[in-house]
Amino acid sequence: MDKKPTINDVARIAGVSKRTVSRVINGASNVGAATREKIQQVVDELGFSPDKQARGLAASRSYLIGLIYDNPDALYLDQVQRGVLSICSQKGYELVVHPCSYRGDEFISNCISFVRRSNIDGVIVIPPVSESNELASALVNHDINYVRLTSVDIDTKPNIVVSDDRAALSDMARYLVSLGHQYIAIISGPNHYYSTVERLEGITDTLEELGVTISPEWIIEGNNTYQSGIECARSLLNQSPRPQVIVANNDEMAAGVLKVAHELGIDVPGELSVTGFDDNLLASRVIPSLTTVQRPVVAMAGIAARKIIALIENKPEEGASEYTIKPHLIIRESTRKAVKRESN
Amino acid sequence: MDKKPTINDVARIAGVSKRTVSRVINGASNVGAATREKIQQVVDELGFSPDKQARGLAASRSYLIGLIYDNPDALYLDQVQRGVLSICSQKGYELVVHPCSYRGDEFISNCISFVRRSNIDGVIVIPPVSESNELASALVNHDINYVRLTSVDIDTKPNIVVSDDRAALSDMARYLVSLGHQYIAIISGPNHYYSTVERLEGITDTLEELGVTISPEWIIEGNNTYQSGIECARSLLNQSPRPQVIVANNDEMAAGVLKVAHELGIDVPGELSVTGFDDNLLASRVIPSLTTVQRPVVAMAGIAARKIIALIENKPEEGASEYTIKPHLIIRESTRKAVKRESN
DNA sequence: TTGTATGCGTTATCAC
DNA sequence: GTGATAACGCATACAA
Repeated sequence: MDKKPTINDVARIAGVSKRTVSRVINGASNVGAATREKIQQVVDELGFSPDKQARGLAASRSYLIGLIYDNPDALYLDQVQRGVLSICSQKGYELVVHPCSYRGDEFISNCISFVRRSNIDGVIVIPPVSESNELASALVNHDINYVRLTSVDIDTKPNIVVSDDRAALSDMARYLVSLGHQYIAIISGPNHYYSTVERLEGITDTLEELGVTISPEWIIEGNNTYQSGIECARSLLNQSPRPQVIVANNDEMAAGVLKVAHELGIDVPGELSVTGFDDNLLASRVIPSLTTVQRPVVAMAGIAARKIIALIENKPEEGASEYTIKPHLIIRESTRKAVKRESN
Repeated sequence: MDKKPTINDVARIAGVSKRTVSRVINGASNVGAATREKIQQVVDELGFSPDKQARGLAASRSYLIGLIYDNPDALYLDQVQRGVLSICSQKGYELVVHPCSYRGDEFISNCISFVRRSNIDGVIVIPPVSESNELASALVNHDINYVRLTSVDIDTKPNIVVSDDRAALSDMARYLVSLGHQYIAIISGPNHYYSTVERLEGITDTLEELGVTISPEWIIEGNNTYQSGIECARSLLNQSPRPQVIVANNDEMAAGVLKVAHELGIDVPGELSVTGFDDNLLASRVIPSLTTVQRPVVAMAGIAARKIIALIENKPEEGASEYTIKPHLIIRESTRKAVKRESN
């Protein structure tokens, strides 16, 4: 067992003071070229890298970034982690995950104490927790850096990365109309989520613009689960006339729609087109594969990571630039040209 | 902004030395009952909790547990994180995630330096990385605590949690035979994984015991992807006579089988039974839903967390007990009683 | 451009 | 049982 080299070892071997070594490893400018090189060489030789804890203790930083979430889609979470980590590892940060239960009052104090306990330098918050303005203001009050991933412009530029769900569903509307559809039903999500409203309005507003009206009883509220998709689809598909398109708020519910259509002997996409949102693992595996919307989650998470680091290191210019990303349509098998309706 | 109270604050207010406070917060026995109570009271009042970094610097512990993985199923990863975190948070540890690319030589030094950099107290390694004995011995050499999740008994008891895949697939074989099946094909996984061999032998050995022979050309090797499932299914289902059952090494490939069967107009489960492994998100959503095997991943991860903490805190008795878990069959729609074959 | 001294919040060594 | 005091490895006023 060779012990980890410390800054003292480097200093001793290089024949300088540790202060100078500290300058070099932190990229300070005021160091002679010769000494710098000498020190760098010793650093490389020893494989020295500064101890994060000691460094943190001295500078009151931990080089730890927290990820706060509550029960998101597993695939989404995975993509977020990848995106964040690709940046973190470059910049010398580690990622600490912190699931919490969004419901309940203590979830906020829980998050705060999580940050406090481990001196987390900043947190990235993902949906649905990211929609909590209470959490956001608690973070502000406690002077904690944060970035939230969301679908609405609910915070200051350096603190959000937004996915323009509205625009994406507007595209979806245009696409469906271009296929000749007009009998469109929607299985929306829980109304208290911003994202739900964005998606819903994205589609309805655009349909209206295009002269397609959608009857109110064809817009129903699901809760984003498979089971809920099944129930909503049942109530929709047992009507007469029934819709020729069902736009679901996510892939899980869309999968539920496929299930019910299959039960009722309704051919998808022959008699019914179905769309989802997320581009889940499901989306491409299900039969027929789902036309859906893909958010570039990995990229968004990467941007969030850059922003949180900019915040931590106090470089506002780096964190303020890009912040909106538009998801894009993935067209697969579950949608098709409208067929002329016999009656009606 | 009220600053975080330190051990000094507690000591001062309680009118004792910090050494004594330290004793109390660490549950040392040699402290007078009166002083202990007094100190505890001040601690509660101030909401004091020891700073992890300082604590770690002094005791060379970080209270950080690392999770090492490479591109696992997202759902699996999510379940592992949940399981580990449920224990970690109780015991005051945080979880740091560390994806790595299993391929390549530097992945080992990468992992080691990850642990070193952040003074990670111990790591939990999940499949497929957990099958790397090279990594394991590197961890041993560097004196790093670890626990691996695996499906074979490849390490000492305190260092593994094993899922008995062999037994699970033995059950699967018995189940299929009980349905009257004998024309069984297998889409196996990459041979160099222990888990693949376990699953394959689990089923073939049991079939043999039961007097069902399986012809060698009906055992083919996929690579666990959807695409690979499709290719293998094609080659299997275009044979004549064709199998009445396809046992896939995981749900992804089983989904590929369903896809091909659908294309070829083969009814599942009427003409063909299909099984998977994992109980993926897919498994219950696909039509027909998949008969598959579910590993109690959350529970296993929880055990792994207990074990790694036992290792860290040097309490061997706690870490050595339970370590094998048997996955269980989930029977859904994709399997059915065998139909008599006309010819043959 | 370089070095000295001090502090960060805790644990651990030793003496009392 | 309790308390000074020295680590732990680094950053940072301040000085030279």
